[in-house]
Amino acid sequence: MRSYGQYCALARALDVIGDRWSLLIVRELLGGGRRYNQLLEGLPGIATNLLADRLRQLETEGVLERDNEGRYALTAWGEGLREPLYDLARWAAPVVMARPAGEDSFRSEWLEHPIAIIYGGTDRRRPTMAVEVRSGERPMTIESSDGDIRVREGRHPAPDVVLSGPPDAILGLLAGFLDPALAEALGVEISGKAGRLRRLRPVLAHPSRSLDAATRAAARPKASAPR
Amino acid sequence: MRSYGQYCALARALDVIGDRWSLLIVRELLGGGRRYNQLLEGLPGIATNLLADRLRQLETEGVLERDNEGRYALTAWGEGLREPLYDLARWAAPVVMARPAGEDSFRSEWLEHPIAIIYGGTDRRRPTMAVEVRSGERPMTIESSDGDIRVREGRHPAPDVVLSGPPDAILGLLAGFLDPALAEALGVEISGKAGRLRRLRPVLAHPSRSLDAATRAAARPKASAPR
DNA sequence: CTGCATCCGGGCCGATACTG
DNA sequence: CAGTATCGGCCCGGATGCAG
Repeated sequence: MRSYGQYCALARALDVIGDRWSLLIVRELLGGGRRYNQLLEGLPGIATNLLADRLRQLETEGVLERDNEGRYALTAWGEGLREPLYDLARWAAPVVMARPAGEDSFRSEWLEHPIAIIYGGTDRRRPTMAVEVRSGERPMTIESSDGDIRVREGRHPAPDVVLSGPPDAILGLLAGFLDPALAEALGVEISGKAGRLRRLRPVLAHPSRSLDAATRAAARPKASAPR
Repeated sequence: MRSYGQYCALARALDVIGDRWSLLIVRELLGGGRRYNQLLEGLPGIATNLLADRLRQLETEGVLERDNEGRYALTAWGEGLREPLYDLARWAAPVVMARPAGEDSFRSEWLEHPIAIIYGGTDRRRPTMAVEVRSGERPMTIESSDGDIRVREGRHPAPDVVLSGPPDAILGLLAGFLDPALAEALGVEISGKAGRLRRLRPVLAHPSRSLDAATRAAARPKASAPR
């Protein structure tokens, strides 16, 4: 990308990570080092030459590097983008995530980030429990223990709750914006006791938006629900 | 811009503010409502049609609106971008602001943001004082009172210190990365007691970078100093 | 003077094909 | 598996025109 040519930290930051796709590449790498084809998989819509271009540029700028196995990984500086990106997501989410997912693509690995935002921090009042989520290609497991909540790939042998269906309704349910009945109306299949989800104490970013989110989501035609 | 088509808060945030120039328009509006031509002035290099396009898009997305006098101003949601943008700038600054300003453009109003970052928060130990800065078109005044530091346009009747010269060296001095002698070697004219600047207690983002910043800045040819 | 619209050359983007 | 090559089209940047 052409430089803005401004002596301003924001403009120069955008000279580094302002290109189309650059920040989404960083998002993919927040989960650890990835191979080229893994990145292609996690970035639906990107052209192969663009991915190669961006990787080269981000490497020369010092945001990422290739590890000894040829995989792409964030440098310490690149890892520092996590909080700015989460802040951007937190800013946008109340407005843009309330819109239905529609035809937008979804990768199950992306669950990690909204879950980290919804259940940020340690809260000892959280019970130990496991929730299995099936949305996207692979099953994912959300585990709560010692007040912390983590996400990992794969199934769980004895989950307390299993959720499957469209990602927007599942996230609405987990975030506490949708109650179980409404989530089911939007295509989520729930097995186990959905009521226990509340005890994970989601951090409600903007409670005033919850009604808005619910009504907008409800306006979505039910036909497009499961995927 | 074409949508990424991903159900991900970051991707959808970038659908809203990921276009070239969009975030810099937001930066300009963080200082309050601005007229079209003021924006053109604060965004050196932007084409008029692009400014018009971006303003329209950001307005329909709900990031900004036109006030009753026809000026462009951030909505409450748009104002929420301040912290994410400051975080991005804080992330980039230790690396990219250490590079000399060179031919990059600089507007004196931009001082507001780095000063807010350098002197973030209230610190009662700060003395009441005023620093006049002359870099860019207009003189700016930095005032410290009651532990807070603010920037405003215009001169000061009796400043404790006056700094004029290239913006990179002035900011390096204010941030505490350069001592007065080195700043003068880089083209800064100092009148008043530069030693008092330390008492404003800049928040050093990355002390480990300070040497790096000094040495890199020193590598700049002295010819390009004043502007 | 403000606030754009139009036109045009060049570069970036997106999709597909292809190669070591 | 990990990219490179190619090409149409759209976006960007700069200049200019013009209506209120």
